[in-house]
Amino acid sequence: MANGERRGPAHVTLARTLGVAIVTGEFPSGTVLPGELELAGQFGVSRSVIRESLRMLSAKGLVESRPKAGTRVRERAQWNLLDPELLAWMFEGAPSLGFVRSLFQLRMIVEPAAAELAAVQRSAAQLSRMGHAVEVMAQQGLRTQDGQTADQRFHAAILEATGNELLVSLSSSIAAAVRWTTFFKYRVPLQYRDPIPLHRELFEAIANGDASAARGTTERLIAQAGLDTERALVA
Amino acid sequence: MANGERRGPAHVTLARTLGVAIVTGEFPSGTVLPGELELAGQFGVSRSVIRESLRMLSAKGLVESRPKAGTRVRERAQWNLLDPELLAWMFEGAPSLGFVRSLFQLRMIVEPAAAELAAVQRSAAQLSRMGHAVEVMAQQGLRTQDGQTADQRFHAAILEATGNELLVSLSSSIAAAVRWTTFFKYRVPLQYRDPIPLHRELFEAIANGDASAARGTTERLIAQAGLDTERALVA
DNA sequence: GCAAGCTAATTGTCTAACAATTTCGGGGGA
DNA sequence: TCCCCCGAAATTGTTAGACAATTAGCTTGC
Repeated sequence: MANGERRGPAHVTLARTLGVAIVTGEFPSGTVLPGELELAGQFGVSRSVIRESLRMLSAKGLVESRPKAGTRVRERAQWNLLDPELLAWMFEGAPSLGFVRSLFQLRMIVEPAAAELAAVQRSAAQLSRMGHAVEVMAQQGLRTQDGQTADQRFHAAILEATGNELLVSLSSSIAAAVRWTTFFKYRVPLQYRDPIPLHRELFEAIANGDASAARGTTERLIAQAGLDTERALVA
Repeated sequence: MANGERRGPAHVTLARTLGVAIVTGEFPSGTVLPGELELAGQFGVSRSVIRESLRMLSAKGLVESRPKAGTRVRERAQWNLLDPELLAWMFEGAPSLGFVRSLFQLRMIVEPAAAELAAVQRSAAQLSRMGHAVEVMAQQGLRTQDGQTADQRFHAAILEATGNELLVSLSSSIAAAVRWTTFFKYRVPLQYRDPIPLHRELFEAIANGDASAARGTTERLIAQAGLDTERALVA
């Protein structure tokens, strides 16, 4: 690319550039993108790079190409919104409040159910990993890098403990998005309730095999995160 | 391609071919695929087509390419299992019983909650679409093409009524997979309980705005479909 | 035994040309 | 006036070959 921005193969960075442009509404649904040759000129790359980028976007449901008709942006309802990369692209622009609410609503549906399953199915090894993650979180706090990765490992362990690979896939997508919401949240200097106690409580519920307590605690956890995030967004 | 199989652009059919080969375990995780040049020779296409196909697979998290190292199949946990195409590819081979169970478990988590939301939020227009779909289903039965598309429209309307675009995306992925399970189901000549009455019941619950009835009916609906599908799979 | 550097293999990128497809416009007919 | 059919041009689809960039794995030296 003429404008050497980020590392990695050109088709990856270009796919991100075009993808972000699409999800942020720069190219609304139904729009026909510039032709491959024109895009190649605009970005200073060859047509091959453009085409490989467009293939990636079409694999995510963002666009569809037809001879003579060009490459058209598909309806938003057809996008694979749960694709982790796509989710990340959504958060490159400022995500709408409605989108963030959808995200937390989805979490509120999936994660309590997952916690319930995990409480029943978890292995000893998974339990020990959860316990370790909670320890690190408690020591480091959630504003540190280590603390946040521990948080992610904690939730990943819970999902893995469900033994449901679709649930794992779904939540790893969600986790990608949640990373961004927490990022936004801690940009805003507000006082939030400390989520560590609830994490401890959730861990103990799972350790005890108490499914309904695991569900309830997870619900409170997400509700709190949702409130905090919303406060940060409107601020 | 030398072996002209299906219509459409070569990179699409090739992506499917390679994708199916990967998800069915022909190339296990960690395996390095043949080089691009070799693949091009094997399939009788140019390197560009191979590359565009591989880009599509990498966009779905199936593979990752690095110079000199080749293109490697990623860990299954990193695949975007909720990608509709990927889901369809999983069902081209015989899906494992565990996978089908994961699918119904996920449905059991998501769809009752969605029905609950729909019962509260649905608009009049959405309600009328649901009603019409149920009518068609009742008249055509679920073994006909029209009846099955009506079934899909019914469930799509419910999801849309939740007003949550992430839920819509998730369930359209699930719907892609469910299409395959019903396809399998009706290949096997067994007697199944008629699902039409439950659909009617669900419609009425949503029409009445009765969230908890909508949840309960959806749960029974999915439980029944799960039992039927499992019976068909082991047969 | 280990580390640094070299080499070769592989993906990444570019160019240029032609093929296949299909939208769009125009012309002819009812 | 409307509709159907047909042609042509524009766009993506595909191919070929070449070179660049990267880096895994070996080789050499310490």
